[in-house]
Amino acid sequence: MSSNFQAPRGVSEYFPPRSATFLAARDAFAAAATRAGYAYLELPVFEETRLFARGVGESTDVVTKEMYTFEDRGGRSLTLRPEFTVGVLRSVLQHGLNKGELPVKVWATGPAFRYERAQKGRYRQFYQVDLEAIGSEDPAVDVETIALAWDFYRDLGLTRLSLHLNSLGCRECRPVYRAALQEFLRRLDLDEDTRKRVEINPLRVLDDKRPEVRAQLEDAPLVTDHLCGACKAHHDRVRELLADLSIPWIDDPRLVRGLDYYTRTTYEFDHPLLGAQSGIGGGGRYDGLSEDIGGPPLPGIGFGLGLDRTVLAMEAEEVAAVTAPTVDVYGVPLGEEAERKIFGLIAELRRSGVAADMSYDGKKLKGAMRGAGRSGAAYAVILGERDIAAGSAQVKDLASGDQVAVPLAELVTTLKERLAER
RNA sequence: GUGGGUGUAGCUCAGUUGGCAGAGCACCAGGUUGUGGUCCUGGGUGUCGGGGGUUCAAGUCCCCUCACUCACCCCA
Repeated sequence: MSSNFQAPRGVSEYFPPRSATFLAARDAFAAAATRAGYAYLELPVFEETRLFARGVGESTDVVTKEMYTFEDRGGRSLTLRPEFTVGVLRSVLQHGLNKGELPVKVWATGPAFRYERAQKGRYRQFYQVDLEAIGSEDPAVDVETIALAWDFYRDLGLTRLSLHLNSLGCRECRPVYRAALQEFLRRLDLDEDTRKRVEINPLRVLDDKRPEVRAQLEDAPLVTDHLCGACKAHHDRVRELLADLSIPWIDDPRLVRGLDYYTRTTYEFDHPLLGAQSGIGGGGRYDGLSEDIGGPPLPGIGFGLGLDRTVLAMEAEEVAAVTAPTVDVYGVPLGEEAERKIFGLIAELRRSGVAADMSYDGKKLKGAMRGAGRSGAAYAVILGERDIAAGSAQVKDLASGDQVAVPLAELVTTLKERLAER
């Protein structure tokens, strides 16, 4: 037992070698977003509690029982973000980014927090990348976001994803559907919690996984049969454009998402090897959200992708490139004077762009050489008293075992030349 | 919040009807006073999750507790 302290319950954390996979995924996303013209946003991890209550929706589980809410010393009620979209929109509105060219295209990343019981792929502190296009109603923008996520996953080597697609309608047609669905659901044999949900948020009942509930839902009315003309046209266009990009999808009229703000296009990426938490990422359109939080009418679409689940999927598909940091040159000093010289040499190599490391703590040659082998270096630079006296160092090719003496003054250039030739 | 499973070395895990805490990998040291990755030799690095109980004796049996984990719920 190294310490009596443990991480708080239910959090995910990454340390070597898995942390390399996490970083690779996040870096890949940054590149993909940047390539598509999305700018980076660094946001606070907490916001006013009311923002999430209004934005995410008072009736959602996220708001009613999963938020990390606390009071600061000034008596303000603050909440650790349970998701990104609402905070992104708040920031865009606050700083007037929507006053310029539309859509505003931004992305963000970091931890989010929900107080839930942890299980595979679900943690109290979890990590997302988030991307939003705010200020456009064009279905092409919907598809741009989907394609970006899809290509991101594919670039990581994931091949077993499925894309589920639905439309939840708009302010015009959703209430009509909602009423029809409610009427249907009220006639079913359901437990008390679910009956309550029928009244508060009937769409979510469609998502129930319990077989006894599922069986009763077979003849439930579907959103897609109740879309108004505009929503239907939008939805059809999204599907046409997806087909143009050769992105396969599954029409899933039962796909509803847990956050109240979604309108029209909603989608989810599922991975079959993740266990119960198979949703690896999801998003959709939120054309009324800006007004919900007191802003101007401003449509938007975006997604959040779970980095924890992305890492799990990469591991499950065995595409997690777990690479320990490796260097090109490793310094092996023998004695104090040599350590000082090698220390300077390694710093100089790094400054000139060569990845380099060295042995510390006065290790004996054998131990230091072991370090050289583990470091993955192509060359070891060995310096002892005899070498210092001769004004040179031993440069050993660790793959072939060949070793030559190189004058100290020529070390950096010689090493750079040799590395360039490889 | 509700169920099930599991807690023994850094990791993966053995440990019989209760009888001196183990293996593999990893790590460290030596074989080699200045040469790694192979090989040989040696080293256990431990609050058996914690507390209480039964017993001559508890990793093992009983009670409580904590943690982890999977699932429900919910979602990333």
